[in-house]
Amino acid sequence: MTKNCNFIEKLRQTGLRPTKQRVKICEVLFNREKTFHFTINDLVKKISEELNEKISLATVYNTVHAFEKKGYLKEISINSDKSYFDTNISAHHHFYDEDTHELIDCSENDIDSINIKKNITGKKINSIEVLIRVASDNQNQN
Amino acid sequence: MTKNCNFIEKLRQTGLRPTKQRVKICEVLFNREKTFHFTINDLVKKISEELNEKISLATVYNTVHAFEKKGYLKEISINSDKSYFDTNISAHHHFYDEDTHELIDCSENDIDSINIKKNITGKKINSIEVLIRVASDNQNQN
DNA sequence: GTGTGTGCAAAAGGTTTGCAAGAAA
DNA sequence: TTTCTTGCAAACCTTTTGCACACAC
Repeated sequence: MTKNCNFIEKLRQTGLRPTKQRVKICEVLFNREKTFHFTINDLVKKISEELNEKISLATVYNTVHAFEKKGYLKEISINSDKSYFDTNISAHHHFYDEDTHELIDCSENDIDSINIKKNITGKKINSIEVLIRVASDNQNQN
Repeated sequence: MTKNCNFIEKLRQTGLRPTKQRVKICEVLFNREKTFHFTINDLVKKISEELNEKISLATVYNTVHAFEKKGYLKEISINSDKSYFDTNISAHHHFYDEDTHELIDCSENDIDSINIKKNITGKKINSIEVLIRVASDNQNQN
């Protein structure tokens, strides 16, 4: 478990003032064993459940965006009405469970390397994101 | 050029009443050489530009969703505040130009086949979507 | 003290919904 | 006539913004 003073250090190193709210959001996001995939709303709920506190919505948005800009978080490309974020910032992909709307990490090693034969003149590739949609195997849906 | 009577037939065959609005939306969407990537807003604009008419927003939403359900359109997974749709319903991928916010088709043949070594128990893969983010390559203008 | 961050409420987009009027079958 | 579709406005949700107050340095 990472201690809060580490979060304070981390924030300071990247030029973010270690305010009470930012440290608390760090706790919720990064004091976990597993990758955390979340929407802003999920995060607000976690904050209230795990810390029994309330941080204003605007601050949560601000903080998540600041963390994303500093590279603590990555946004995930799913077509959804809301934005999803990921505490796993390494290059990796996702399974999206269409039944439960859950995301599951898929490491780059689980996919044969992707070779793109087409290129767009004057443009360089920034990232390649793979989304694997899965659903229950024993059910007929139309 | 597909004739409108073909659209009427197509709609009827899939159980959608060929109303004036639906046929007009078919014209705008499917009377094109190239794949059309659009947001609802783009479509409303096209309707007013190309047909010089106005179809109510609610109807455009209804129609696009009905067409998607019937398989005339596919929704594209991009993390964005709006939904993107595609008239190309074949299995294919996309380049997303981060400078212009434009989508470019990437045929399955342009990518070596994707082999996923991990699987989720009890789930089958419905689709694999690849999004290649590109941006300007030039580093002049400093 | 200065500059940054927070919280609230209001505003801003995109999308959905309820319902009366209209069109298709 | 019955059923489905349209159009409008209001509602809804997520996200952003403006501004006064509070906090970090």
